[in-house]
Amino acid sequence: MISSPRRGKQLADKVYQDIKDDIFEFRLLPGDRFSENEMAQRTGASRTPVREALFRLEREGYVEVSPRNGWQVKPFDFHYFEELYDVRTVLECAAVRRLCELENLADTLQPLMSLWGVPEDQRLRDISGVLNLDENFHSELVRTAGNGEMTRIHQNITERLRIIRRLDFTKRARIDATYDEHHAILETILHRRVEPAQIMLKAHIEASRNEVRKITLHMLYEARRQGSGDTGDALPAPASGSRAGA
Amino acid sequence: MISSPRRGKQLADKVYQDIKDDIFEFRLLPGDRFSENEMAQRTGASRTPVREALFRLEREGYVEVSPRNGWQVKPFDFHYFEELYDVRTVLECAAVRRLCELENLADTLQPLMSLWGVPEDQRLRDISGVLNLDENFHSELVRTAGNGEMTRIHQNITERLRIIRRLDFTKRARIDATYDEHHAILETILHRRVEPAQIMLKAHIEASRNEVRKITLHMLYEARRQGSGDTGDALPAPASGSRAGA
DNA sequence: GCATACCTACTGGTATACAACGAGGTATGC
DNA sequence: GCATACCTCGTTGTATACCAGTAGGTATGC
Repeated sequence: MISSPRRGKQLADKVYQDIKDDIFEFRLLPGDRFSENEMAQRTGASRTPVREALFRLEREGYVEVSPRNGWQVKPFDFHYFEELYDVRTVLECAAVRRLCELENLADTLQPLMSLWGVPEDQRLRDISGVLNLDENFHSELVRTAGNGEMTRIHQNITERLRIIRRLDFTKRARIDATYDEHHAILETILHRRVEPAQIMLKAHIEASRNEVRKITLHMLYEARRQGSGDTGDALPAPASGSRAGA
Repeated sequence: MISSPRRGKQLADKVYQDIKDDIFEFRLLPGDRFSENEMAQRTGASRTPVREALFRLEREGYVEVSPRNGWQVKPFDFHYFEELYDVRTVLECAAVRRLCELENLADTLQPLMSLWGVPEDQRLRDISGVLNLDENFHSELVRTAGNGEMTRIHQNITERLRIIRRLDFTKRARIDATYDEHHAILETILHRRVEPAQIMLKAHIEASRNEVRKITLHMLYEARRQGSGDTGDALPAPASGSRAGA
């Protein structure tokens, strides 16, 4: 939308995006530690914009700082992801309710319907493409409900969950299921059947959550092994029995 | 909990709180413009921690920056507040549902019950005190439900709504109503009657929202008149019919 | 060999200096 | 009188210099 009006903060924004990408692409692994100077060199900027970027990332839950002891990428906290999934479910169910109460429901839902109602042979088979599409489905569901603030919060949660969802979606089994379930949910909303739609949505999210539950640990160790591997305290040691907490 | 471990960012934190207080206490009015240097002088710090504080406030929705043109306190946007109220309702209703499904419900709710179940003659009459208490009721309701992330989001929304709720609560009529309604809601939750409790909670929030709807504009102009009054573009002109958007 | 105390190197926190850009006033041409 | 071009000043954006505190290695005493 807005393109030219805001030119400021070019560097800080770029650094922010760079670091975020590094995290999402597992060039920076959960638990990795780094200093501001290090990151400044890495990005070619000075400490000032780097710090600004890091503070933003900190507030968004991706990194954390120990006052005089450096920064680190936040280690995976599965309990935390579970909570995020719960909040996501709550928000999307609320969106479904609001959608079912809309006047011009059919028109509003038309774009989504045409996307997910395609016949089987026209479905997208690309895995990461479907991941994007799936994210888009849920985001649009909420956005269409019309509450801007709710949309913003949901978007934020989606982003935070993206990093683990990237570890999933290797098996295409869920691709067809995703199409089917999305389509069914939309149909049910179209018939203004609030509770059935909510139940289906919950089950759909639950399925995705379960996939993630199964796969994350294994994939993460994989990603670690392929990474630089110079950090020793990134995660609770892999089954070495030296977990500190319970 | 943690007290000594994190000593850093003392200044930035202080400045953040100072500015936030200024906004909440209407020493800085919605629409007021200021520069970083100005704020640095005002707080006695240098620009660096001031900027950090301002960025935090920006992300939280209290101020906004025009790239090379200074900062301003975000003007009131009542549509935005409406949206926040909606999200708040969604979250609290979800919390009620989760509470009703808790095992040791009676124990969990005990603290809240003893607070709001007091006989009439022991009720707090102090107006701003009740505002705090009311906020606390809703926060605790969500917190008790057990989802940390949901609690954090709700807390953030509560804070953002606080600034307009401060303009309300001048009439004590709602004080008794608040006590009565809170107590009734808790009782209903205790009996695990999900939907009735949610309906009551919605109505309760709606009442508060309606109070705020009636009173804000008048009170805000009042606050403005008492303030410095050196800004001309703080608000949509009072009924001059020059609203830009629809 | 071990514990302890010191010391160094590096960390983030803060202040300041410099650069680039924009808004708004002012002068100028008509 | 009015429009336009320019120029100045103030703004944020960025880089750098300085400060304070901590962790961890090292040397020393036992």
